[in-house]
Amino acid sequence: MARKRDDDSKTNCAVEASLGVIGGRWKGVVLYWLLKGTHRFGELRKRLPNCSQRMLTLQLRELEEDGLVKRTVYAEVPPRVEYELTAFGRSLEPVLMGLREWGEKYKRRLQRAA
Amino acid sequence: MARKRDDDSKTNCAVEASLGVIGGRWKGVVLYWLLKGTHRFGELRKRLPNCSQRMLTLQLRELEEDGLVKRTVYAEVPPRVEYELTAFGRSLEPVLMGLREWGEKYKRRLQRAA
DNA sequence: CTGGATCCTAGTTGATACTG
DNA sequence: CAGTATCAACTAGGATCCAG
Repeated sequence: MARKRDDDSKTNCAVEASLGVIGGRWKGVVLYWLLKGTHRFGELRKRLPNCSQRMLTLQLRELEEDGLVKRTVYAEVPPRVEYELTAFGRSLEPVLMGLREWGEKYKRRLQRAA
Repeated sequence: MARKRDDDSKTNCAVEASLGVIGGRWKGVVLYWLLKGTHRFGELRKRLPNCSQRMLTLQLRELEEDGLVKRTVYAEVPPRVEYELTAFGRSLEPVLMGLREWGEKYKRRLQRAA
């Protein structure tokens, strides 16, 4: 989804604001894994095999901008970069869990239909 | 956001599945209003002034396909079409409320930052 | 009134190659 | 390892016109 902050900020529906933040193609999953603990960039790549490196970088940068994720660069060789949730990011936990539960329901429904 | 059902169904993360369904640019808001009751097409248009007629139609069709929304056409002149949530659609209520609450928090945060 | 069909553009994404 | 740069391709979305 495109980020259209102007539109989002103009709207009076907070649901839209939330989806603007976590609605990106891969953000939900990234947040979901980070909820389980700190991850290095390469670890996240393994978690999201269908997400290109470029996209993962972009999505992480946006999450960082929104204050949900903290990025820590270690001055080592080879380089190491770790991502973790901020306190604000962790405040999304109940929402993400709700999404996950409903997603399970949805998937079960799809199976019955098939 | 683009709909990539194949990817979504392949993933084992249910969060992604949920966002695939409600993550569309306008779906969250549409669902939010339908939660408050049945709406005619024109009423929804007024609720979403920034959403073009075409987009609203497309998003409603997808929600209908996903079994969240029921579309009722009345054989009248002028035509009348009403949209309402299905039982399955209403099962999203707690999730949407969670999104709304978090969105409020996020917006307050933005204000403090500014 | 509620859309469907078509055309068109801007923005998004993937593939690939390169770098500190 | 963890990115950035660049280019090509795709697609979402707007505008407009038509129809039951």
